[in-house]
Amino acid sequence: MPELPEVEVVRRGIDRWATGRPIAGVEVRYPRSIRRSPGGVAAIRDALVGDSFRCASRRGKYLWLPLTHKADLALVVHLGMSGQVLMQPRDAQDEKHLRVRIAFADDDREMRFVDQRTFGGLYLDELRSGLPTTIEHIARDPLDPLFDADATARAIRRKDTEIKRVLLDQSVVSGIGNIYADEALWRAKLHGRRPTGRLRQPRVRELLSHARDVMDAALGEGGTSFDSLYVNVNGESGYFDRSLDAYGREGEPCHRCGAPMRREAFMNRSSFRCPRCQPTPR
DNA sequence: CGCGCCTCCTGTGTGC
DNA sequence: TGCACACAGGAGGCGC
Repeated sequence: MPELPEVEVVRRGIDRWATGRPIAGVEVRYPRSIRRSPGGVAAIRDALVGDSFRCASRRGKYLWLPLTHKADLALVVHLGMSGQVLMQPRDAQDEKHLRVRIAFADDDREMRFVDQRTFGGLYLDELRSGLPTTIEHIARDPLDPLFDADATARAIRRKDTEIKRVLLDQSVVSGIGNIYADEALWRAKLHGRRPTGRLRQPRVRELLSHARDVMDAALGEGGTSFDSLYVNVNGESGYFDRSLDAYGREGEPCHRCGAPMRREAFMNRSSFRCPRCQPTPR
């Protein structure tokens, strides 16, 4: 489940291997994967073929690849639940869930978008002040140099809801998904259902620091290599088993106090917490 | 207006 | 053995 660290690894891979190369062709194997792209595959082809990706940018879980010559256009990439971007030799066998293929004129490895559950996709978008118009509502993420922790903490406290909901609200702070939300809450010793308005500003700042730290640590471990299978949908990536303190640890001892970790339904998904370190709010 | 639930999607695991 | 169903969850959309 790609959250910020996984997406950043993909960004670096694209930046390293796919930018500056003349694009020769686009093949869409599964139209649903470009459903958000105005004009469909024809418009993508018109824009991309003959141009090149200038760089790979990211905000939260969104990637975008601005074009070199059409400077106001970018290809936006969202991995959704199960998306992968792979650089593969042209003659490598198609992946089972290969959705889109982008070939380069220099003929050295093509870029493939592979996505089992098809929540992700690729689409063309216009840039406004360097940002795709469709992600203007996405807030800066905690690893962004311009991330304003004070302002974000204030925005969080203004919300009339529970703390985990806000951590997952990409318009308040981006890049955090279910896994890193649980990890940050565990580090901060906070229950996800704590009402935001009842948390003091320094507590919220602390929580945001933990979110940044845990994502930074995951990024440091880097997942596996970019050119083979990066994150498989079964969660078998490099760092998963090693460094998680909360997510997926139902029944296992809390790494801090030893109490058996609990799993609870929350927002139609699972939340994991320590019943002793993160007690239920009254 | 803002909060929160529903839905989309498919492979895997589990229980009967 | 095979079927049915729960589960994984990012995020847009919509109802209240």
